[in-house]
Amino acid sequence: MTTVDGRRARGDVSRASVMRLAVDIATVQGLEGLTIGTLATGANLSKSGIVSLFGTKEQLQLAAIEAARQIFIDVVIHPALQVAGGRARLEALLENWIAYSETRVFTGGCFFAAAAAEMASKPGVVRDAIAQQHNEWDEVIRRVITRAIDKGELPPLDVAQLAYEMRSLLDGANMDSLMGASTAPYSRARAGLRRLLAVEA
Amino acid sequence: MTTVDGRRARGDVSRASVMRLAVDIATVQGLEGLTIGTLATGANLSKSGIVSLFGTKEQLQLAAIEAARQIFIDVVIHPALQVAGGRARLEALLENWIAYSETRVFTGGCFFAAAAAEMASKPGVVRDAIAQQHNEWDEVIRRVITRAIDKGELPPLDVAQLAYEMRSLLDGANMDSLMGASTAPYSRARAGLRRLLAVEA
DNA sequence: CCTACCGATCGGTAGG
DNA sequence: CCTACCGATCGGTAGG
Repeated sequence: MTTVDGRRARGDVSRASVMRLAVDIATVQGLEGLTIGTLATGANLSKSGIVSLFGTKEQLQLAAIEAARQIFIDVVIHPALQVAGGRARLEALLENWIAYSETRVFTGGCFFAAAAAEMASKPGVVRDAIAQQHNEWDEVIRRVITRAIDKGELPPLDVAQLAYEMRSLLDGANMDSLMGASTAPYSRARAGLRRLLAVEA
Repeated sequence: MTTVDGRRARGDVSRASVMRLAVDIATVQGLEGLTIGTLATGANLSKSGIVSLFGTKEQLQLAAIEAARQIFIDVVIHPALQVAGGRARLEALLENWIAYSETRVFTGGCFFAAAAAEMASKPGVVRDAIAQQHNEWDEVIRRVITRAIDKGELPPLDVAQLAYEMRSLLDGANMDSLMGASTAPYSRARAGLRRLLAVEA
């Protein structure tokens, strides 16, 4: 709060509520389809109102990525960190991700899967931000796997390989579900992950 | 050839060469980013020239999907069908897919992975066409797996489950490669697929 | 936060 | 296949 008349405070409130809408638009229409005009209409603001809140479209896209990241951390990662480190935490993390996709926390499924596919071949700071989230998510899984190995609850396997296979099964179920409008993919994801974890320590 | 003066013939030639450009633009910029104007500029045609060749943007997008499908069939599926049905054909199909992604047959990696993620939540005929390709690819894999089981070269496992896991590993490697600009993901895909196939008949 | 406005690009159409 | 043109929308800016 840097001003006394509340202008900054009102701006922050606006930002937060408009941002949630922006993230949902981006998951459905893409980060490029998140236009200043459609966001303004959806938020009952003028275009210049959106610009004054977020700056350029690129800054709006970066803000949407950061907002999606916070929601992902709250919904998937933080609850898993309440579980004791080891195999149990890994199972919680994977199950939280499945629920995050299946319950459509974002209307269009996983925000990051959609954004990564969209921006993969479009160089720039937005692509770099998405690539960083992609990498951070891989790091989180690898760290949780490593902890399970260290505790002797998983055998000393190839951590990067297992993390890749787990992320692939999760993303595959997300996409199959979006394409087929069925929940069967999530059962398959659980079965596939169970088999990956069915190794004696 | 329905005319004698060659107008239809020239149209077909133009269509084919412009179409290859359209598919590449779509893989990088997305099917929405495939605009009549950018395609016209890239093909050294006027916008109305593109319209006269393909009709509406939606028809252009559908034509691009069909062109990508033909290339995918030529590069991935047909060569595998030259291999004797069974485990060997399955291995060829998977390896062809990895090469298709790794050698960047399309500039932005797998056309269908990009298009599926982009159109997943945008109802319409374009999304339906992509969903159909998604489903057809799954059917191809399932059929090849089934053949291997029938020949006794794979145990009688859950075909849909295995097809899902294989597609997930392939798509996961495609995305990891696009995000990280490394070839390591393809080695991981091969390792994961090898393990899926390491079951006694 | 607003209205009013800017040049560029969008998906086309008219007419040839 | 072309030029010329259409209304709509794009990402903003000016000024308040």
